[in-house]
Amino acid sequence: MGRPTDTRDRILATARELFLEKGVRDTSLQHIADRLGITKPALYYHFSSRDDLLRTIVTPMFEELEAFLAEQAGATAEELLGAYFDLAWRRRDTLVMILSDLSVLHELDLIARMLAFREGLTTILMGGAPELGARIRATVAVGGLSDTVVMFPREPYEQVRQAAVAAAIMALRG
Amino acid sequence: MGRPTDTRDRILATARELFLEKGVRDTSLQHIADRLGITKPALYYHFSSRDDLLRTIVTPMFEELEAFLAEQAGATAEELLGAYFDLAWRRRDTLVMILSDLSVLHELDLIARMLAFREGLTTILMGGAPELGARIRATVAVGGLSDTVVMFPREPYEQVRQAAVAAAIMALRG
DNA sequence: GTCTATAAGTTGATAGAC
DNA sequence: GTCTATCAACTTATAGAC
Repeated sequence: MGRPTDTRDRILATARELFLEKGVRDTSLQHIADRLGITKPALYYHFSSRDDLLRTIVTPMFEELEAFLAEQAGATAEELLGAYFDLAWRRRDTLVMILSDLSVLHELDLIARMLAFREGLTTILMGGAPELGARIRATVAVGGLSDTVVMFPREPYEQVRQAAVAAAIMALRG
Repeated sequence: MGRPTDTRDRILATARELFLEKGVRDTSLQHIADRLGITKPALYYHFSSRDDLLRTIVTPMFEELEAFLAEQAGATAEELLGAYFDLAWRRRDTLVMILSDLSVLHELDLIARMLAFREGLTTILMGGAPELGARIRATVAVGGLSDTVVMFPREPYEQVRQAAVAAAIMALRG
């Protein structure tokens, strides 16, 4: 891993910036180096590969999602959806990065982890192993919630949260 | 444009296949040619560029979406969401292709067209120019509906449709 | 219509000097 | 820690023979 250098942090910040602006796949190490005013090999001193850099940026959200699942075992649907909205809102930059190009997940072998989270959330939301109808309603609720975070990132947090969580809860009831 | 050749159709079928299997960005003309047992230059006889090929596959869905919007001007929310689900379900291969890699839209300059459709649908759904809360509820409904089509493409149409549309309608009411 | 051969560019990554 | 120089692999695309 290695201690956080100054340069290392600047690389991470610039990478996040470009991944968000132009998309992960359309951002090469060359672009990142150019914007930083350094050269490509300098990047390799701080990160062992492009994968390593990307993983460093993306994985914290997954760790947070999994910790979140572990905590909320006994919560109501309303508390659960509210807490999920808050996490998604806080990590919305990463969420946009991923939802704008889901093949990033495949590139980093993170698909199973994402599906496991979704399934875990659904299971807690509906209780036990739900039948198809319940899983579909949960998909509308969770998928819809995520979409609002991506579509209204500049609108006031309170307003988005109130309307989005209310809609998700209604969808869940079907 | 040109009349549909036999080879041209086989190229389109194989391209659709690979775009869906491996993703649009991870499918090169080489891959398509290899699976078809022809060479890359042969592709260029039938399509003027990779863009042309991709566009030929993707744009029919947009034309259908826009025709759909024009027809449903006076429909109820329930009819509208049901008809949208049917269209998305019928075109789910294209929808998966696009939602798996939204940068495809950017590549083909189709983002504005997609947003215009979403806005048009929202406007009809809510009537007039809706305030933020209503737009958020419509986003949960339409985004959630789209997600179910992507997540449950092999489940029975009737069951998915019934549960998904019901959930979307509830979300819309908020 | 389809081929061989090739151009011209980009990418991630490494060797080795300073 | 950062540089110059370079590599091998891949991409879209074209010229020209058959």
